[in-house]
Amino acid sequence: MRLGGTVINADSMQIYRELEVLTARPSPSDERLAPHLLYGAVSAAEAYSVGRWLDDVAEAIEQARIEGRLPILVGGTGLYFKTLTEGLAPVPDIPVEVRKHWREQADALGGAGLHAVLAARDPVVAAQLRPTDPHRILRALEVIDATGVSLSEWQGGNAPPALAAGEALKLVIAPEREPLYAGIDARFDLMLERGAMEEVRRLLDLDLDPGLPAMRAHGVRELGAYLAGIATLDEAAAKAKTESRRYAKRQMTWARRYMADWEWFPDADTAIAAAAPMLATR
RNA sequence: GCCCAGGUAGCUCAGUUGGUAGAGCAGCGGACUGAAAAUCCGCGUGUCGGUGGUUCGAAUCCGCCCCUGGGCA
Repeated sequence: MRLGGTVINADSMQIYRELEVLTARPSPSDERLAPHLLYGAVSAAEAYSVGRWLDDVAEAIEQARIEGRLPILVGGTGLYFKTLTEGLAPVPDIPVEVRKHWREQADALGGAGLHAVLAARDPVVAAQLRPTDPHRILRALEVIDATGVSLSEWQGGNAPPALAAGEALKLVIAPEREPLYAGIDARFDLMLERGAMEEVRRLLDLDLDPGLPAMRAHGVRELGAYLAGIATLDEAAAKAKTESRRYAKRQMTWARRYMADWEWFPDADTAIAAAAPMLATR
């Protein structure tokens, strides 16, 4: 490849081995053009996380450098990029039993009930969270429970970042809304042609916990509904496309907020064309 | 051609005895620190098919016309 780079994944879903078509992961032919790291590297049975990615990505960047290749981080997960240059709160790993316990409590108590429990254990964080936000309430609960320290204290100071912000050339690819959505729709149809349905069938056959992150990938639930006979293919495809569009919209909101000082481009080609000379001078 | 039923937001529909209209979904904006393709918050975007009429006032009542379903021919 022209830049002599190693492509490193910064996408929370392309990490899962079982999700190739549905996450539009780089194809084997893409991978022949340049080394790719952290794609399909983890089983869908695992709950991957920002924290694990930060460890993995530091190693991947190091590996690329040792080989004299330019690390090129590509992905759609804004939080990953943010923690890469800003660091992450040094919360220790939470034992799986603790996480499991609170997830079961969530099912038993409901959002409001869970929030009440948090209010008793960690009033500071509880006051910052809505009872309707189970995801964050769960995190706060498992942290206070496992570490005895409030999440708000942990988040008061980050571990040093893996990458200094000024060290990287930062590019955002942000197409106009209309072509972006049209592209998402067309891409999903292509995924179906390329075996997305079979991929979902194989994933579901693994009989994994539906709460696992890989099971939340766009299209899994929707195509699963078709396979279960409770939705037509048209309905399933329309719903999956909608989910992707809504996600793309949230990515845009994230980028406006956290990537305002990055260089923005309407498409990948323009971004690469602009990046090449800038990299040559480094 | 006749008889029904409908035409209200981008879509599906609600709209009480007439007081210029509201839900869900979509869409738009925002938040975001270990499941982030997650999770959460906010916002109604409208010649109420058209046109006459009744009325202080019509999405609501009446006439005619147009369109869409269904039925009878």
